[in-house]
Formats: sequence, C-alpha cells, structure tokens
Amino acid sequence: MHVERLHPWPTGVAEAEAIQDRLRVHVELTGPTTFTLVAGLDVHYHGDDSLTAAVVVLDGDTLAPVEQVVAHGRAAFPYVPGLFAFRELPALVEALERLAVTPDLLVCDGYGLAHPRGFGLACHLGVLTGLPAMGVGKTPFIGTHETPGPERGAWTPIVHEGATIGRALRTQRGVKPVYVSQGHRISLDTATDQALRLTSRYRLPDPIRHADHLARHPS
DNA sequence: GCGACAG
DNA sequence: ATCTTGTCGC
Repeated sequence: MHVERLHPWPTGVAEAEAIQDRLRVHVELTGPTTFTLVAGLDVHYHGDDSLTAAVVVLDGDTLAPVEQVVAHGRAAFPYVPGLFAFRELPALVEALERLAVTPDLLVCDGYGLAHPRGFGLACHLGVLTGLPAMGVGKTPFIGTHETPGPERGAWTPIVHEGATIGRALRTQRGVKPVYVSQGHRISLDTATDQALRLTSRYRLPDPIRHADHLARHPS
C-alpha cells in the first residue's frame, strides 16, 4: 500500500513536537464501524538501535492471518515519552509499504489520542496512511481512570483535563486491563468494540500478538 | 520545583 | 523496549 511521507525528519524534541502539533489537526474521530482487513503492528528491539518492524494483516471476521511483512531498521529517534512514535515510524511505514493488500484498520501497540499532545503513534500512522487506526497500550500513560470490573468487556474512561481520551478495557476476566484510544477515523465506541472483538484468548488483541511474534521471530 | 512518563 | 528465575495454572 502507499503511505504519505511529508516530513523533514525532526532533529530534536522541539521539531518533533511541532510536527505532532501540525499533523494533529488532521485527526478524525469518527469513521467506519466494521473492518474487512485488520493490521496489527509491532516493533522488536535487538539491543543498540537496531529493530524489526512487523505488520500482520488478519481477516476481520475469522481473524485468520492474510499477509505478513517485516522491515529491519534502526531506531530513528531517542526514546522520549510522548515522542515514542518517532523511533518506530520509519520502519513501520516501510513495512506497510511492502504490504500487497490495504488494511481497513491499523491496530498499534501504544496510544493514539491519549497522549500529552493528543497525537500518539496511532494518530500519526492513521494520518500518514489515511486509514482508520487505534492504539492499544499495555501500561497507563496519560490521564486517570478507575479500575474496570473483573469481567471481559468491562471498561472505565481515561480522563485528562476534563475530557475522555480513552478507555481502560478488561479484555479477559481477571486479567490486567489494556488501554484503548482513538488513532484516526474511528470512534471510541468502535475502537473499544474492535479491541474486544479482536482479542480471542489472551490479554492483547490477536493482530498485535501476531505482529509481536513475527517481529521477534522473523521467518 | 520534583517526579513520572506509551515502547 | 530489554536484562532474567521461579512459580502458578491450564
């Protein structure tokens, strides 16, 4: 698939933040509610700055893998909370461009709207691709939330400065919640629904699990 | 002012 | 993210 690349790459924190502020206005918070091809994205680091980005596309109904690609590269930015996306973006974009099919939804490991400037990795990838995108984080980041009930499907809002920016979602009974937020062209209700529907047996959605496995064990 | 801070 | 042993549970 084709991915828009429209930046001078940032050389420091101020430039990276300016890019986020500039692209943020393109984020759309509504979109489709069903998806035919769902892509999971993840990156694995191998010491130093080398990394492997993986994208696995699943059938939206059966969750069966349809296509998988990897791209090797190097972390493109130091790790700074809030600028995490700049580390992985080039390799993830490269992997997406190697895809023969075009997914309907990108499921990213990390955050989207629930970010210090409202523009996490999921928003960034969504805007660059033009595709619906959502983030699923494994640990809390921005905002506060109550602990959701123990049942699969229970959720509580993540609130920051008076606004709901995501949800803590219990994807399996008695298992730690995940943190869902909108990336691009998706509502919070739909993102929550997809996070749940894409999680068959474990804590994390299948697309992310497949991508994580592929990034760690490239064929 | 200080600490905390997606992966 | 990654460095690691043991332990619990299916």
